[in-house]
Amino acid sequence: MNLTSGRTPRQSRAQDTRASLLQAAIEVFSESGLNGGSVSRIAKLAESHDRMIYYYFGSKEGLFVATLEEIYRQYNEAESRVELNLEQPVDALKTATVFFVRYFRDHPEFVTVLNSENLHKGKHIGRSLLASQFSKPAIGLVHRALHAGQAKGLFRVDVSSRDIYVMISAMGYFYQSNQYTLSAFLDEPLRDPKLFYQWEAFVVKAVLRTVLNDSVKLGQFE
Amino acid sequence: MNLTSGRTPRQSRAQDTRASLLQAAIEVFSESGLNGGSVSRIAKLAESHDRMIYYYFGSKEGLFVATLEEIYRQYNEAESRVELNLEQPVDALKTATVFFVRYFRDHPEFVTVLNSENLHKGKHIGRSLLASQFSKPAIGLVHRALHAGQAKGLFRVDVSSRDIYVMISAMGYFYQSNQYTLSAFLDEPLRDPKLFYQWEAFVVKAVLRTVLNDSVKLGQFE
Amino acid sequence: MNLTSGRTPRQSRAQDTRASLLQAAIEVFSESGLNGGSVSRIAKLAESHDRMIYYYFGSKEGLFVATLEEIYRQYNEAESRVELNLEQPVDALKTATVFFVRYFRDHPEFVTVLNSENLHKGKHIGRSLLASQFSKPAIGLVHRALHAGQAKGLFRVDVSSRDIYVMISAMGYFYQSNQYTLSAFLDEPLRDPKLFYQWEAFVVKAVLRTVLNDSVKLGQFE
Amino acid sequence: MNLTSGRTPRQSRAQDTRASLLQAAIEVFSESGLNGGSVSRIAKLAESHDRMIYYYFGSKEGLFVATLEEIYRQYNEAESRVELNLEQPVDALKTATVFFVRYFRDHPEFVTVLNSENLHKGKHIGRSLLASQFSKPAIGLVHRALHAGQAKGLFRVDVSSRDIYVMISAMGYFYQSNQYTLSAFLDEPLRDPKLFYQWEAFVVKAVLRTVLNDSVKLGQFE
DNA sequence: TATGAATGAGCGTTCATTCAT
DNA sequence: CATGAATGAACGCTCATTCAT
Repeated sequence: MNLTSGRTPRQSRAQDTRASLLQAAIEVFSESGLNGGSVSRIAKLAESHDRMIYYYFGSKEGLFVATLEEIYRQYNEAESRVELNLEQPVDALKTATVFFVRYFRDHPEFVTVLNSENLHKGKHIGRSLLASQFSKPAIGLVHRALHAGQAKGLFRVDVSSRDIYVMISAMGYFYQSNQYTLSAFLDEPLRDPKLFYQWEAFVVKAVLRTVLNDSVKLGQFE
Repeated sequence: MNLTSGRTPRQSRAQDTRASLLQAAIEVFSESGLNGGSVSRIAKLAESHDRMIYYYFGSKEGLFVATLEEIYRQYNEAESRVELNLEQPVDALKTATVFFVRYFRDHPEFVTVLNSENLHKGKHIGRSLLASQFSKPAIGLVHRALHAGQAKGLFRVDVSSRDIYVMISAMGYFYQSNQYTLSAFLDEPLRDPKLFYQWEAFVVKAVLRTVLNDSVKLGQFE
Repeated sequence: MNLTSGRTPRQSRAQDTRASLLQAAIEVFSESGLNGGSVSRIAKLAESHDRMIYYYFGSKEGLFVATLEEIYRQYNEAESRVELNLEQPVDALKTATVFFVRYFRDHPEFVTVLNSENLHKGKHIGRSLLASQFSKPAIGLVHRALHAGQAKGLFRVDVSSRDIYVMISAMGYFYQSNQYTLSAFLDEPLRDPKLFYQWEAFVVKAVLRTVLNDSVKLGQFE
Repeated sequence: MNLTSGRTPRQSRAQDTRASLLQAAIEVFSESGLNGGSVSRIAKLAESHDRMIYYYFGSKEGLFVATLEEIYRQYNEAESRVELNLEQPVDALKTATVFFVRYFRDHPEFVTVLNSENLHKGKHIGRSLLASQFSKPAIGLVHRALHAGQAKGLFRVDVSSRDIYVMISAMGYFYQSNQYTLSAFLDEPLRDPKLFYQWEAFVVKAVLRTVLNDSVKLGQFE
């Protein structure tokens, strides 16, 4: 058996080209946005040619749509690997919160690419056939934790998982997205791990205080 | 009598040109970002010429720095007009929160220009001599409300005005900044006023629950 | 029984591909010229692939040569179906004239493809082995009519069928070829059927006046 | 007085650039058509830069419109220099006919550029504000000759100057425009001066026979 | 016989910027 | 104080064509 044979079948080489163009696109669009990221820089980074972008994706915009889909796919995939202990709803919600806050920190490309898409008023995500499938898993994570806590009488029933999801996202996303202006504004290096974990702890606390019933003391979980 | 100084003396005409270029820059950079907004589009919108941008601002980047300074100046100016009734700390914090959430909704240019600056890793704001002065007023608003509540024993003393400021900003900013992807993601039109005011109410509630002492019931303020 | 030979045996399917590529080439070259008509547009229109053009015709130029040959072939074939009543030379010449004038109107692809070839200084037609055979039939039509009239003493003997052929072609071809600039120039819609038939009548008259002996009155044939 | 001083005032240098770009455009579009003629070839030929085409003409199409206008302007200017002896209508019509036939021979750029415009269905001439002024002078030349002959009873009154103008144009234009395919078709080198003057003589004869009254013998004018 | 993948040159156009007065 | 002219690099994209099975 020869697994390392030089054979590079047609299909898999094509897959390679497509995949490496997509990977390069994520990097370049992440660094420079849709406008600032040039197709030739992407092609060069992928060790391919401009032409192949048009071959596989039709246009720069087509590549951007594929990029959006890919980062959402990775986001959902990461979320699907998070395990919640629903017997301990407070822990579960902590886990979910920490996952999101860290995901945005660890995936700046997710943040910058979405910012680019929003600058363009979301016109590409509307074109994606996959767009509608994106949201369910991520919100589901928050929903399961929240629902478990509500079932146990720990969490308020008048808060929606949608609001809590947006709250967590906002606090995690904004900290990453605006880190440079915010660091200048606050005169603190937000990227500093110590500051980050302080912030993370604050987010967890804020989320829990928002959902816990008045009768439950947060202190007991800390 | 001075016949050569008419209705528009030389100096103020220059001021006009400079001011209208700056105004146009805000609009264009807001719509298209630093990369996507072209010098000539700005000049055309200001009914001036490309060359004048170099005359007044030295370069495109110089113009962007001026743009950043201007939107921060407007932000601080708006904040300075907010009046807080510090006798009622909960109301004061509500007022501050509502101000910020609505400011981001009503000033998309503030949001998109800051996003652009963050995409460029904050390299322009560092160049501005004014940068350090920007933060104090805005945080001050939150600080005064929070301090008043703490002095009255209503608010926790273990929360910092910095964290609360970032929390409020995050929830207001993210809702505006990511409205297009979020609307697609949640399958809801976030720009819809009804949804906006629901969100605003939720933000107020989350902030108050985060700062109020356990012994204080939020209910009494609603 | 031969199970592998179905309704479309290999060879004829190949013929189909070749023929539909050629047909598509006529359409595309006709619309956009040699330079403007792209290989991939032709392939797409033929529901085939770029690669097949190289397979069957060697190059884009090879395909253009085949296109030229095909439109000349169709031209000659149409001419060969025209029947002249040589007993009535004036009628015969009318019939021939009308045939040519209408052929150019009804076959704009003939006109535009020849224009393209002339733009390229006739370099493709020289390559075709068939080129020399093209002319005889078409001129023959005029020749037979003219000769019949000369034999009967109706037509001048000092006019050549070559000149008359070119005269008829010029007047029919130019009207079609330059219809857009001419319509703008004359401020009349030349494509209008009424104007076309007036022009056709004028061409017939001009041709007859050019060939008829002075002693013969044209009036008697009208 | 120093007429040759090295002074190159702003305006006239600009005029030079614009004019040489236009001149180069005529050459290149004439050789290769609108599609085949590249802006960079034009810029190089004019010893200028691509960018200046956009500076002065806005786009390649804008340059093509200017090119059309320029060749029509030259055509009309040439026509305006033709002097007709209206006392001798037959001579006058001969002179006009010869002018047109030779103009097309001597200005192949007029022919190829118009062909290009017709390939594009006349969409540029429609955009030209000057288009409507183009036709009058050229037709006027034929009209004056024809009218003089009609007034003298030499020419038929049932022929229109429009038809005669188109007839002359067709015969002169087609001979030039289709010279390459026609030379191959007829197996004669149409560019040969001898053949050209034979053709010119035939055109004159055909035109005169078309317009002369039956009672007038052409022979007396030859 | 037929096809997916790849290629490099060139296209029309726009960019931020500088020159010369 | 203001302007028209010029510049060269880069942009997104399409071209005809060839490679490798």
